[in-house]
Amino acid sequence: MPSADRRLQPRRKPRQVRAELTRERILTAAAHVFAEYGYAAGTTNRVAERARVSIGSLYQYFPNKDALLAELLLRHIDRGTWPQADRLELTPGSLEKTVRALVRDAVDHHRDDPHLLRIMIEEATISQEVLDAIDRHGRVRVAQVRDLLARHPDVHVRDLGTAAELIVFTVEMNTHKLMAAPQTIPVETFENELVDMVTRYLSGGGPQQPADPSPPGG
Amino acid sequence: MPSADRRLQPRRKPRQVRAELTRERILTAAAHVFAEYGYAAGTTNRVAERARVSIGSLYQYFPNKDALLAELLLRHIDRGTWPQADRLELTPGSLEKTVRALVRDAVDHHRDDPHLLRIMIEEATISQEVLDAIDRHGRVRVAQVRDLLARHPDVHVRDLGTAAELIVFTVEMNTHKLMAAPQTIPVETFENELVDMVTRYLSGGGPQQPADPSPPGG
DNA sequence: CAGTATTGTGAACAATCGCTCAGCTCTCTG
DNA sequence: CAGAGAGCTGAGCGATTGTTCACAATACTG
Repeated sequence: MPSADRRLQPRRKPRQVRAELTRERILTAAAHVFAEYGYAAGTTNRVAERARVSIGSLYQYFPNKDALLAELLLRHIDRGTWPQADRLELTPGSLEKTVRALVRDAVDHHRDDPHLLRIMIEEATISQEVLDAIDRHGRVRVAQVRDLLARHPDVHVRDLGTAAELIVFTVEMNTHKLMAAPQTIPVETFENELVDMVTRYLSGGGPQQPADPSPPGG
Repeated sequence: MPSADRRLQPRRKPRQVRAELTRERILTAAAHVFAEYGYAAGTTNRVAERARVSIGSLYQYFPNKDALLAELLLRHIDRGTWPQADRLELTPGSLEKTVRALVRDAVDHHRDDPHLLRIMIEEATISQEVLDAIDRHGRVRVAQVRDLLARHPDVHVRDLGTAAELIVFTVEMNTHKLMAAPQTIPVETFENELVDMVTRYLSGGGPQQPADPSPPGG
């Protein structure tokens, strides 16, 4: 990257441990405040107050409000990206286990930020730099899943790319719903059904129908 | 409901057609402004400006900003709820058509409000009255789909309730994504894949597996 | 057409926002 | 312990927000 956005650079870099600690406290507070109030109502004063730091200190390490959000999102993204992709078994009959691992991974990824990521993306004016990072992250994730599907013997779908995009989004959204609001239905039941849906979808095309009597186009 | 929220009642009711028209213009403008700017940045002045009405007029018919959002959401909800549920054919082999009708219905329901509903629910502080209506709407929709699945001969799932909740949410979210952002993948392709996933899920349990060698509970 | 109720106007207010800056406290160095 | 620089404070600035209110414009009534 040739040049980072100037408006995301801090006034001064921390040189003592004390400062580094303050910076971290501010960031943690921002995560909580944004998650609780949303971005617009999550004011910088509230963030400073929660961090038990004066508003001036906040603006020593973050040039503006958007910079707080930018760093939070970038951290969240960098932490993800599915490190255990290689350790999954890709033997016949293991598809359900593989899918379940995908779902569990999504759960882990969502646990620390109940609303954050989603709210922020919808609400705030995010710098192009961060938007690109998010987009890149999504693409990488879809590509990973696509490769996984391609290597798995039980997967039979028309188009791997579309299938990967569909299930990544579906798993992510359902997981988000699962984590955000306590449901009437038990979590395990819902997870089982989600796993079933994806598994049946991916393996369902196996014995291909020889002819389609009436194509759905209309 | 014994008593509506006082803070959602207008100052005065319109008695001339002129006033009714103004009220409608304000509401339409609010829908567009909120959808474009989000709730926080969609200021009342912007709404009044777009409606070609002074800010004072706005506050004659809506006691505050939240009342605008409340009425928009309630209208959106009352308009929905799937009127064509009875006209679907429930003969063997028609499951894909039924699912596709579900998806198409979701598309229609989302067409007029590109972001509105989703953004609003996440962002704003919504009165309990409106939250209840939204909740009620979701429950009705899930119940309708559950009944539909129950009556369809090709549907074989463990739990109809969970399945209905899962597919309603999944279809709704994927449709929203489909409408909101122009994809790299063609819309038809994505729709076909979504229909396939749900169809295979619902019919996949048909020839029940006699025994499950390793239950997934962990 | 005069009189009255209804509707529409927009400058201005109080509250709150993101953010600054002059000056304080703390830590490091010798 | 004294000087210097790094870290921290918080009252307050300008801008913007949701909202009000005194008044003008318009529509109904007799």
